[in-house]
Amino acid sequence: MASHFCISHSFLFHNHQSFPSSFSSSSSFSLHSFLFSNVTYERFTLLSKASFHHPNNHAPHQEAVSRDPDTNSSSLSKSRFWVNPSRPRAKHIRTKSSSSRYIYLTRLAESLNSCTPTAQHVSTILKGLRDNVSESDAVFILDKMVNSVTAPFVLRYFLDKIKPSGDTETVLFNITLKAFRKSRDFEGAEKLFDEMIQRGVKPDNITFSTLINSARMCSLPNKAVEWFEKLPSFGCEPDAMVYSAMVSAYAQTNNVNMALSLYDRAKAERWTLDASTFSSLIKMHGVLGNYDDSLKIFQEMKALGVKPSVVTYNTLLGGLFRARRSWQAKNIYKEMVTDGVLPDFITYSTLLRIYAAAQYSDGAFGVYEEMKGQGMDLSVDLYNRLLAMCANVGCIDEAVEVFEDMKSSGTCQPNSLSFSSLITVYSCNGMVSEAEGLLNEMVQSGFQPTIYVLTSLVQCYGKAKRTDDVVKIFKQLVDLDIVPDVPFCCCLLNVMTQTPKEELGKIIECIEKANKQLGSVIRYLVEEKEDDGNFRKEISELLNSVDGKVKKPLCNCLIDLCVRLNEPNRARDLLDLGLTLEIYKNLQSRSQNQWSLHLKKLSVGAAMTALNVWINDLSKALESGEDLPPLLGVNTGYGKHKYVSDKGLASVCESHLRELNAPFHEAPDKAGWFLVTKDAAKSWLEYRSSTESIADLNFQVSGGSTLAVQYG
DNA sequence: CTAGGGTTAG
Repeated sequence: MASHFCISHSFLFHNHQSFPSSFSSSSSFSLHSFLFSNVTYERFTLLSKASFHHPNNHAPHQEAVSRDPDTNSSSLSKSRFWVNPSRPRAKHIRTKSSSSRYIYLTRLAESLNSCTPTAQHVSTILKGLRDNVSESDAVFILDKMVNSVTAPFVLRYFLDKIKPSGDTETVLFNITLKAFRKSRDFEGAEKLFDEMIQRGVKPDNITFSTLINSARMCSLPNKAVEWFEKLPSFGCEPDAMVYSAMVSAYAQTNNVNMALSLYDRAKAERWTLDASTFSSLIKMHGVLGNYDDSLKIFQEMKALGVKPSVVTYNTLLGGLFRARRSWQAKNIYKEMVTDGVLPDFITYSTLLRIYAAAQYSDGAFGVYEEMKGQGMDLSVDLYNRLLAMCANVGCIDEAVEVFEDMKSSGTCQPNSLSFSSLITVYSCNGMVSEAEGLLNEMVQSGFQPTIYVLTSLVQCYGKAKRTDDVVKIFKQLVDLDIVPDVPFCCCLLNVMTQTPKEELGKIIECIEKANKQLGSVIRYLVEEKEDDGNFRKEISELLNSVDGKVKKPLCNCLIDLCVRLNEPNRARDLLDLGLTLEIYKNLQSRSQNQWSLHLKKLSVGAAMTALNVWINDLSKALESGEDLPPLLGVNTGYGKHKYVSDKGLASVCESHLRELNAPFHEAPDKAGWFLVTKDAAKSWLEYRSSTESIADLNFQVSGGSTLAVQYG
């Protein structure tokens, strides 16, 4: 079959799409310059103009191609020399007549793609070819078809005109199937297959791989499997190409066993799988949450000498995002750059999502600048992720800059979430007038305040000790028919820790309206009622009634309030209750070498309460003759959650330890850890119990655990 | 090279 084709035009039979990407992007060879240099290009331009300016512009295509400009020239198949266009000699061999024939056939295909899909219209256009129709002309035109409605008419015309051999019939049907793939018409492709069988034309592996890939591209991977299973019944034995398509199809359906068994077979038979097949496998493991398996495939791929593509790297990064393994992203990106693979929009946006989610602000802003530098437009979602990160880590100036960039981007405008995030930034920093100003702008832009915005404003006014404005916001919430949620209530509780005693009543009234159960608990606390045993029960019921995600923030707020009301024993009871209900887990741990206290994700009040409990437990251990391990440590985390308190948990903990004269020191190599050796701890604990000094919970509870609730 | 290859983030 191949010998029939004019090899000098083998490249012409392909559009750009069907070229391997490495080829079309490489500077050593350009199809475009090959086709459209000098004479060819001028001719093409003239033809385009002629058709464009034709007075009967209702059917310019038909007019432009109605006559074969090269009737006497040989058909494409007749010139029989092999030309490698990447070699300089190629350009001498191109002839004027073959170029114009190419252009003529191209324009014929174009008009076929846009004509009325009837046998009559199709044959009218194809009559321009006269009787001068070769198999290769048919192949060329069919290959250019993108319209799956017209393509079968074109096919039937050629079958009728050429009366080809059985093998050639298969070829022509296969090429026509590609038009269905291009227009994502899988049902049509199946119908064409039926027609093929009815005419007694034998399908081959190319038929099946085209069908399988069509099914995949139409998001019908199950259809791909179905056709793969049908293949033997048509007397075909699948080859490397079919297996390759099927590895991807099985991967797409998350059928790990089948995908991997075909993959193993490919390796055993030494079939070359390309980067995209590997990418499918990498993605399969990634979406199933098995990033390590993704990485294994990636390593195998490199070991087999297959060069990872941008898609491969993007897929890996996607897996990292899903698995929340932000710390590995930088290395993958580095490897990509070292490998000479150019990052694209998806690379950057995935990196940005990873970094923003991990609150790695330097990384996120770095990617942001890189994208801007490359002239890439960020989506609303990406801007919002940046803004949300700013709110979490406390970047004020950067947040304002991102917001302004967004407004002047010309491609997207801030939405409700964008406003909400920046209002949060202002509120957390007590920037009342800025927050109010932005709220106005938000409303003027047509967005209603959301519960998130109102929560932030409560926070903002609470910080500014403007109790009446807090109440005003609560009224607004009620007027907007928004149901107060637990984070909102937590925010009110948090405001209470900053409100002068004489004004507490105003906030409590809001809480009672927002959540009756919580209101009664708060009354209990504030009015310093004696615990008649119902208190613990009531709080248990409250904590059990709320959603799992907000149990800890609520418990944190309640403990903070106890501390603020100078009720350390109640704070302890609540911490104990939190442990019983498994709201707090593994606060203390003991290994042979080290005993530790883990304070991450606790509010300041809860953390200091837990610290005091731990110190007491250490004293008890000593008193009962237990031996201490070589090292004792407190882990506060190096939290970037700036708003958990003004100073951050680490520094509050540090100053509290200093007040207790506890000889802990910040670990130089482990951020967020305060350590003490056995001997130092021992002498301090012994001295402490001898003086019976009971540490005051004399520390400040301020800032907002609310934000940890909203975004934590 | 021959009529067969796409894939990637929320």
